[in-house]
Amino acid sequence: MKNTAVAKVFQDIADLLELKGENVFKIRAYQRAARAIEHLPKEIETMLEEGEDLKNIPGVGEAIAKKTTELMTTGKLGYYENLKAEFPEGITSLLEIPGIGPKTAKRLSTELEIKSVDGLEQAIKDGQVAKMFRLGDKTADNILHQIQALRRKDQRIPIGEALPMVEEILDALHPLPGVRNLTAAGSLRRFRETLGDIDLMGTADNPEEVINTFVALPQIRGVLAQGPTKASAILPGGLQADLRMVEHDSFGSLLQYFTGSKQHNIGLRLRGQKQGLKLSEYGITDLAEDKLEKFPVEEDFYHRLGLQYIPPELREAQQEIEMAEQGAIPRLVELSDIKGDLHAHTDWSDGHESIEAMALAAKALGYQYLAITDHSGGRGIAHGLNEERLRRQIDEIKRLNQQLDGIHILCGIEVDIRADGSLDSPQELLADLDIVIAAIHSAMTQSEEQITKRILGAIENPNVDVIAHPTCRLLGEREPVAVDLEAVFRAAAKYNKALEINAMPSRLDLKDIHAYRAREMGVKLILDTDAHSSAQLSFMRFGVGVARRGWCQPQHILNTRPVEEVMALSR
DNA sequence: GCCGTTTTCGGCCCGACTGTTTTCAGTCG
Repeated sequence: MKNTAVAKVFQDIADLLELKGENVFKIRAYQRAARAIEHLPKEIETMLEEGEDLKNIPGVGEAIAKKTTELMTTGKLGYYENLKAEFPEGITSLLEIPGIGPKTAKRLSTELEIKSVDGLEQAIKDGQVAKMFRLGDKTADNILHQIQALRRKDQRIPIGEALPMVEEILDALHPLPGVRNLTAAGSLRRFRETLGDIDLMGTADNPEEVINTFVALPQIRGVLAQGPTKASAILPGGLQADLRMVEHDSFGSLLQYFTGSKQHNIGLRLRGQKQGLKLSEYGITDLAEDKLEKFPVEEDFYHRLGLQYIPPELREAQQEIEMAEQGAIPRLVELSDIKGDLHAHTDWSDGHESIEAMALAAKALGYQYLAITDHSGGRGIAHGLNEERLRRQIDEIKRLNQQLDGIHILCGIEVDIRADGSLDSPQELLADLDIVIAAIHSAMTQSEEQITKRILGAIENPNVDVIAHPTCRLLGEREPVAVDLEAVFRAAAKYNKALEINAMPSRLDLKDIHAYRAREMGVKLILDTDAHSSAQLSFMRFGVGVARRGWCQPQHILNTRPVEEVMALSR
């Protein structure tokens, strides 16, 4: 059983305990454990195999460790099954409606025998809900609106779609006179791969003017609420964006608060308590003196707590506070560290531009090198290069390298790992290239055993340097293939092969927790865009975001090194 | 149920809003 499934069980337990009216701290303990397990870089399966104590997971103690073990070994959890049996089926679905918490859900279920969202909708329309004690017309109406909004609402939006929209907005507001700070907060600032909504924050001499300009921007599809310092609007795609203009002298603590994550902030506040400090979005209160200290700058907020500054990407309650306490937050990789892109396509296969155009674009980004890695000849991939065409491409690249200054083009290929595990280009040909990237593009429904075997075979092949997009997922479109990543990481470390963090925003593959685990296991990583046009070379920043969330430093990323070192290491 | 610079018991983040009722419970971020 995978971590995501285990986390789901504990989250369900927390929901059911809420309905039951259990001790809130017990509920919180299950929620915390569920979150910790969901974001764990290492599979629990692996931990158990290695004899590691599950109690090492923060938030997991004696009882939850025991339950996890039962779940892993038997595939079932008696405690969970019993709990589920106590409630009518479907009652937890009511909790997904904003505005309905456990108390209301339980009352709806017992007093009106409502078992589903549809049932609730009917009950509201029949006027039954408004008649309940402590509820009323307004509450019933609100719930109905929330149900309808829930049905309309798209799923979480990939960061690749949201970030450009947000940047357009910020670019439009920045030039306004008197704007002093303006930035995204929330999960966008933490660089999560998908976003539920957008939080923007700023300070200005005339906040109302900024708000007015914001809601009047052409990309705003609708305005939900607007006041002198705050507005909520709808962006294309249904994404909600909140802009909050705040007092300048509290900007640091407010930005910190609204950046989250929630768990990170809870961790900080717990720590503050022990120091006799009360933390809130308005600043830090020394309880002994009952005096509020404000923070215009976020860094100072962390320093006041005796902590190193923690970059937003690390604020996910993954031991970052403990590390900051010890001054052990590493210098994370930055976009400016990247010296080249090692995965790009041209019009020789399914890309849209010439080798030269791509090379010049890479040079304009300040890169020293660009690897051209068009698809191999195999079936199913548009215009893959057979041996003869690849030889001609190599000649073309040699010619361009003589002609072009300031950018070195590497000859490469993205070779397909066929369903039977063989590579679809001859070995002698691969041996002549500067870089060989291998990837799966077909037979993605094979068993975990088969897929893993295919990838391990490629890793063991002496001509292969990199495995591209190892899980083949497409965000919101295609689930990752079934693959034993732990085995892949082990093999990559053993054979000194690199794994790709594919920066294309629809892929982000490896993802953050995979990058974390791979790095931990000593695997070399590469940040690649898989660009099919020169504009897509700028996707690199999404890969940098993933790498930072995986606590990667420059030395963990192969393409932060100059071309000579890349060539040496890839052999 | 978890956890420990207030350590094996007794705590557990903080503030705001809404709708209801008339002082606050429930919910959210």
